[in-house]
Amino acid sequence: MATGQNDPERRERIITAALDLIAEEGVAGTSHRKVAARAGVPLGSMTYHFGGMDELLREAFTRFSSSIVAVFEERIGAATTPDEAREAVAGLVHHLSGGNQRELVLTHELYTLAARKPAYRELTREWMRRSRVALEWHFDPATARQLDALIEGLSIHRALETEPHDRALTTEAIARITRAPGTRS
Amino acid sequence: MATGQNDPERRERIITAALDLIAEEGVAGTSHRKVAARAGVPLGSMTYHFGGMDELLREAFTRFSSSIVAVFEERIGAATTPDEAREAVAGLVHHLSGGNQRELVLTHELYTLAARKPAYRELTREWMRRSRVALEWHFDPATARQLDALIEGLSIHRALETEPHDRALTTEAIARITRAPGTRS
DNA sequence: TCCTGGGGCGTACGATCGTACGCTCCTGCT
DNA sequence: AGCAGGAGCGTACGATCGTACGCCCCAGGA
Repeated sequence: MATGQNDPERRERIITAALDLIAEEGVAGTSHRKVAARAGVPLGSMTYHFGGMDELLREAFTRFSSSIVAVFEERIGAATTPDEAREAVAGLVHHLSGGNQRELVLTHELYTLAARKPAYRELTREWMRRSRVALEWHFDPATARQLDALIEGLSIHRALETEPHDRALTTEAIARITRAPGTRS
Repeated sequence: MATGQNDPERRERIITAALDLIAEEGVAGTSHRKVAARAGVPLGSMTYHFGGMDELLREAFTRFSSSIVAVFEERIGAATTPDEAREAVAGLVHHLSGGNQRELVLTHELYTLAARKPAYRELTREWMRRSRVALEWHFDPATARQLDALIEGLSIHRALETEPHDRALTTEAIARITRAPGTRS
């Protein structure tokens, strides 16, 4: 029993389509029908492959956050010294806040869901946890935590600004946070 | 002509109800009908007082961001020395990321809209601008900008974490960012 | 006192939504 | 070769949406 062959492909296509649609129209404007149309699958597939809208969203954002974290880990992992790590972090901030509207929008959509529903908060917590672990390859835990928050803030603000701050400011902020003489205030 | 008397009251009630509803169910789950029911006004009032859903949302978030900024300015303004300002900032971070789900959720909903539509980005830009101006009462512009981003990141991460970081970490991060010997990296 | 104009709202319409239900057809066993 | 059963999907239903339209009723001028 079971064709089972095009099953994974179908699911993948649906999830990809869902993410694209969310990026364009937001969670608010996403519906089974629109996702199905974009993915090129019949409407019936929606409720067949996913228990409901919520399950689809959760899977979509799981994939999204995983991919973002993967890039983060890769870039940070490529650094061999704290200074290279600082450079990598600056690069990430400018990458995340750069032209690509898609990742920015999806991130905020996820945060919005996370702010309200624990199931999505789990996703963001895992995301943050892995980011911090990656940063701990180069910095002490407290610094990693602070730096992680700084990256978040810099990315968001830079992306929303009409005149994004230049790289020098990013670099300086990173230097200040990571240039730690002691662990106490 | 025109009763015109209960007009302002009506509008206010509608906006308040809209914000409450958005905080609870998100922009996605907000509709004219639900807002009207919660505000205790007839459905017809919705399209009468507001050109459409979008206009209502814009007004609601305008009021929301103004009120947040006002609190920010008040707290920062009360400080008379850089050290007091640092304390005030720490207090704000812990206030924003504290128990009140409402402000957190509304902030993210706004950011999500801002990430996609320029009209809402205008709101967040003004918010950031005023925040930075307030911080410049105590710090130089570059530091203010970095500190503003740090506040953002710390608040978001603290709010989403299961075990929010303690105040010492917040204080230390603020100290590191504001403890600036030079302006260049 | 009567007329009039517009603020304010009740209601109805067309579109769109999520989801359940049952049919089809293919696969693999006997 | 024939049958059983489940994967996969077409479709229809009930709910809910945003918004347009037209009525009501009162303020203010003549």
